Amino acid sequence: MTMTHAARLPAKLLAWYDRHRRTLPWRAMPGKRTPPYLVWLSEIMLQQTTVATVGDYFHRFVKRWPTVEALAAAPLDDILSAWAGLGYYARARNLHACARTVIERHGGQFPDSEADLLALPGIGRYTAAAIRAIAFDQPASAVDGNVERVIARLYAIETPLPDAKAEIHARAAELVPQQRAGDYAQAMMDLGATVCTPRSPSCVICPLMDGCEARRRGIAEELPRRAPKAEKPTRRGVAFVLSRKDGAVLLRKRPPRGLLGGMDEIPSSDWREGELLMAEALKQAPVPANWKMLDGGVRHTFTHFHLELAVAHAIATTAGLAKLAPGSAWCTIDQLDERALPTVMRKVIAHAMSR
DNA sequence: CAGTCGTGGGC
DNA sequence: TGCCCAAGACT
Repeated sequence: MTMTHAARLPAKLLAWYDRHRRTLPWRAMPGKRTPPYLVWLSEIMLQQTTVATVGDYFHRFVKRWPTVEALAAAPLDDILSAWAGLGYYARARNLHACARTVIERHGGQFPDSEADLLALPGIGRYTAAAIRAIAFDQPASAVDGNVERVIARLYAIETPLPDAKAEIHARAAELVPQQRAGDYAQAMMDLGATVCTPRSPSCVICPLMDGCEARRRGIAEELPRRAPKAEKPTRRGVAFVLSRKDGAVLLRKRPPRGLLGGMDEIPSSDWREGELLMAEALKQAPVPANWKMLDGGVRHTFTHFHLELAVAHAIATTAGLAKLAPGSAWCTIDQLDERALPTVMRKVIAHAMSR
């Protein structure tokens, strides 16, 4: 790409944005800024998550917790249950911790410096830059997956990710304009989300087509290249659905960190690679009962492994009731919606209910 | 620093 | 159907 194109690129992109700007729940009217609290909340939710998925969660959170003060005052359990289904639950834990830190350390006002933002839990390089640009209109370079793709194509960077990150970030930073930095950041992401898409990019309608080296070479759709990913192993286990006569099921709380940390779950055996050893798994039932295996099972894929859960079911007896472990509790059917149940556990419950 | 950490939609 | 990947952060 020539210097001439690079110099004109921000103006072209902003002109395109003014014509094609999308209305999003967290996006202010043209010329207005979204309050830092809403920028932060939306950016945390949008980490590795699509706009369509985030929408309803964002509305529910803002309605229930309109300010960072309100969010900071909420119990973590309430935030986890409201986050249930959105995934990456460390985000919800960090959201809670960050809100409390903003109250305690910054008097309830979000900081606008890179160092102060990076010191907050859940805010990394991208999110700090996005908050500075969108909430404070500072010329910070916010590079997410969309922007990586746009830049890799503009400059035809053929080095596979993640090795190309340094070069991409350097190129991206050079382009950030001093004026309308917030609009520019959102325009770059919008362009990546709607025009410069991973597959079948719409180069013919792209406002940056004249300056795009990948398009000139005919390799836009091949970029960015990525290093091959490791194969996902499969883990297997048995989930134990214990029902009471009124239909309530037994739930327990997972450990506070790690996979599905702090969330509720249907008790289960260990999830181990290799064949399911049924005799071993059944020893890990939460209570002694007349466990019966249900037909079929539940399959679920996490970021780095597949999970296959067989499902055992039993009706609780008075004897069993006396032996509940601490951290376990009954949950009636109508209360399930309010619990911090991750999707995989909702699948298990649905499977048991359908049998 | 490579591994960990969810889920849903698109193709 | 299985694989891709999405407005990444943390350890």
